[in-house]
Amino acid sequence: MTRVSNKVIGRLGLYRRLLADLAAEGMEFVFSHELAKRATVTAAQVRRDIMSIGYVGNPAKGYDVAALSASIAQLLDAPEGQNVVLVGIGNLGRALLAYFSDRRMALRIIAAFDTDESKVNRVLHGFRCYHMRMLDKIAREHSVDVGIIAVPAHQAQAAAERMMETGIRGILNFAPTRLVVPHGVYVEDINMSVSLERVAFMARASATKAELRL
Amino acid sequence: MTRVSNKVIGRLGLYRRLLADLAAEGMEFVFSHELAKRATVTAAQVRRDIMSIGYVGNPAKGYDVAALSASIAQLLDAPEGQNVVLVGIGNLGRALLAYFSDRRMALRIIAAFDTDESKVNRVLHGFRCYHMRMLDKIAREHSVDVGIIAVPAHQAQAAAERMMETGIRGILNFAPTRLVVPHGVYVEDINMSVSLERVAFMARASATKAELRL
DNA sequence: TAGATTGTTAATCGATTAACAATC
DNA sequence: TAGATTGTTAATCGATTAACAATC
Repeated sequence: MTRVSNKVIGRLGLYRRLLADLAAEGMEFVFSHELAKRATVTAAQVRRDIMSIGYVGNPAKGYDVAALSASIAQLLDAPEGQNVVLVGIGNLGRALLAYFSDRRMALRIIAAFDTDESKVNRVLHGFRCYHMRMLDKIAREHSVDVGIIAVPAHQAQAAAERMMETGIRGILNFAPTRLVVPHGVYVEDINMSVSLERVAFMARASATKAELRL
Repeated sequence: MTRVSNKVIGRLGLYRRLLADLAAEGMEFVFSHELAKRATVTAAQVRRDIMSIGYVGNPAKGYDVAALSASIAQLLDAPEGQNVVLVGIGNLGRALLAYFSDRRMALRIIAAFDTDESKVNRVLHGFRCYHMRMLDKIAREHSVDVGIIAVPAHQAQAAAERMMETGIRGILNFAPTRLVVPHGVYVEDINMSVSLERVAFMARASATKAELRL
């Protein structure tokens, strides 16, 4: 396994999407600067990222779109696919189900969970909704190792612990709170309030001609 | 204006939330390591961030919760407040309206917009919904300088351009596409698919004992 | 071949870490 | 005072940038 940081992983995921677009346009080869422009990174960054996964390009043609895409997929995607559960069927949880329903990814959300009886035992955007008490059974049955948390902040830690009990090792956390997890469990936070605040600050800083760091 | 990076701004926003929690618990002073533990950063990082905004602590007591909170607010919040618009009243847009409706922030969403006639001219989660053709008029009336994009990828660039025409300088972009913007406009992307992929990879890497970089 | 791009190596830059003096 | 923490400075680490040789 190549030693690549989570930042590199994110950029590779981005490149793959761009490559898919290029393939759809019928393009067979692409240069690093073309990819860089669409990804808003430097061409050197693109080359370094690609080199880090051991793929090599052709100085005359650039990178083979299909082959590079396959090479990235080999690193990013589990051969057998990976299963995901979502906890929290509120406004955000339902939106996430819709968002992930029409993406063709190697990741499959297999079910959604909530503690609210009125929200469970139905199908939303094609996903079955269960009560939290079913989480352990269903997650183990499907060897789930990724969980999405979309519950209020005060319920997030409990949700994370229920997930980890089932063997989940990766959590995408939308709750505005930091989760306490043991070593070996990876948590990525999406704190939309903090992001919005940051954008607001930078917009203001831009207006007042302060230093911008993009 | 202190020269602080967007990463520092994000962490300061996080500290402020934690400080609000501490204040609610009746705590008057806090040490850097206590704040660090709750924010999942190092104590040195917390001290550096706080120093960067010119606030000073007390070696015996730590940092004054209320005073530090006020100091952060002075940097992050515009004295007159800042107005925000949201474009895209789909599943995600509606969830975002709900998400931001119950936050007490210095940022106010003043309205939501969409090009779909069937989605406009109503009130959702307390926010008025208008057709996109009203964006310019309403955004200018309220001196909006922050926009949230929650439309499909192929409509995102157009939405961004409509926003920038009204004078918006900061965009929080949920569409999985890179926006082309002139210098001086700050864009922050929240690409949930890329985030989920990254979590999935790290979960798998963790399982196979590969290097983790948290 | 000429020219642009690729992969590689060295130099620079920034941020984090460590060590230490100052403070209550 | 003693002890823990703060603010400051120096050292380390990593990542980005720049320069250059290799390739088609």
